[in-house]
Amino acid sequence: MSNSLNPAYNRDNISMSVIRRLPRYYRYLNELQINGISKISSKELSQTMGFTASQIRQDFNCFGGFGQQGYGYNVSQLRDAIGEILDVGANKKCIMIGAGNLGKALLSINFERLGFNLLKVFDNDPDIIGTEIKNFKISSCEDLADFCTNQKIEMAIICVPSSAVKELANTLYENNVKAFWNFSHFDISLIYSDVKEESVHLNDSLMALGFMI
Amino acid sequence: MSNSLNPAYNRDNISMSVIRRLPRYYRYLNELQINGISKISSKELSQTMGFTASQIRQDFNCFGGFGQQGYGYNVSQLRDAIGEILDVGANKKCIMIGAGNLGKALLSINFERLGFNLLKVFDNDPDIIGTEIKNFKISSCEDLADFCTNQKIEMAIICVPSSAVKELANTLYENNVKAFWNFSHFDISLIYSDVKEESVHLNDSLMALGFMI
DNA sequence: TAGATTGTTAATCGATTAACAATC
DNA sequence: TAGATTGTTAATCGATTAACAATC
Repeated sequence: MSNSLNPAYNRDNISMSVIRRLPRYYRYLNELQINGISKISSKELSQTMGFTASQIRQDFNCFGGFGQQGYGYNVSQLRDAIGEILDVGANKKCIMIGAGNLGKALLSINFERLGFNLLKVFDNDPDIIGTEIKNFKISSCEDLADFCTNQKIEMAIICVPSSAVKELANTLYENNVKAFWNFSHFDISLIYSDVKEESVHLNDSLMALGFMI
Repeated sequence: MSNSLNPAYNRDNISMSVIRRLPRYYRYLNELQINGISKISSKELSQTMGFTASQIRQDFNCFGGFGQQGYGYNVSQLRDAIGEILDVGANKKCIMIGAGNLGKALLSINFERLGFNLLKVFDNDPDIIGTEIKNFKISSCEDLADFCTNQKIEMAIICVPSSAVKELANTLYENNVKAFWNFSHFDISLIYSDVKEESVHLNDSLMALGFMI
């Protein structure tokens, strides 16, 4: 059995449910590798992660045969394969708009490791423009359009108030930015149907917890 | 048709899929109310929100008959009903642990409006303890256990590194905190099966976007 | 009454789990 | 060879969509 990506595998027919589990697998496998564990079975993994062994095998089989019957999965091989699927080496060019508290907090993320290359941070507050945060000199939003076009920016991190997002999304879209990590409540994909959008709704998350309690 | 909560409605048999949509309904209905719109049909709502009208009616019917045939839904009545379901008036006592960049950013959230009462913020960095952020004087983690027990804290917001969460969760659990808004990757519910946990995995979210691009 | 839209049941679709033959 | 564990198919479960009778 080869331990390479299944040639029949097609990004388009992988369900969102599976995709959302991939980063989690990647994280756990990384951890295992760091701890020097070279082999793991779906059963062992299920106990650590809280998924069923069956689901784990199903998930891995969307992509190809990484396992070996009677043995299990080779940790580093599997980790690398999932990393490849998630495109963590892609270094996709991105920018951040909004350098308020949330934007600042997100600058602690190790973007490189997750497949992104954060090039610039923008804000429209004159008091913030020009200041430096985590090695980023904050730029004015006036320069946004040109920068996106010239640098061929692929993704934008939106950390501005919802009320400002409609206009902002328009500028970005016209300058060919079609992917968004969106922390506002304004739904960009409802207006531009061909964008990739991942929204983080912190308020919604907290309210869901409120319900559960 | 009464416009009250369905007496047969039971929190326990509402699926997670529905629960996760509730805050979103609440938000949109709030918006409509603010804009002075008093009536809306499932069809109109479906166009604004991007859900199907059928799903919207199914969802609302988990809880009771808020609508009126041939007319639609009364916006403010529906908003209030969903708010009640989400328990936004509960003012549940909570604390935050970790006053780093992320913790600071989260202090901008209007907790009251979402059903929570944030009482105190803790950290274990001597340089931070005693300083003031957004009207919160940061307390030492040494006081954590007593505070939780004395104040009957219901929920904790975890903004510390994953490596510190195991011990922290233990302290909290032993002092009867059984709900967590967890920004770390350490899975508390895997250890204490009776806790309510809502995890926000920012890295996973970003990686999922990486896949989609 | 006619038109509109809900509430609700039935049909479809998709995701998870179970089972087991293949095979290392 | 015997034991273990995958890869994969079939069964189950749950969520979404469609349809329409009830009714305002």
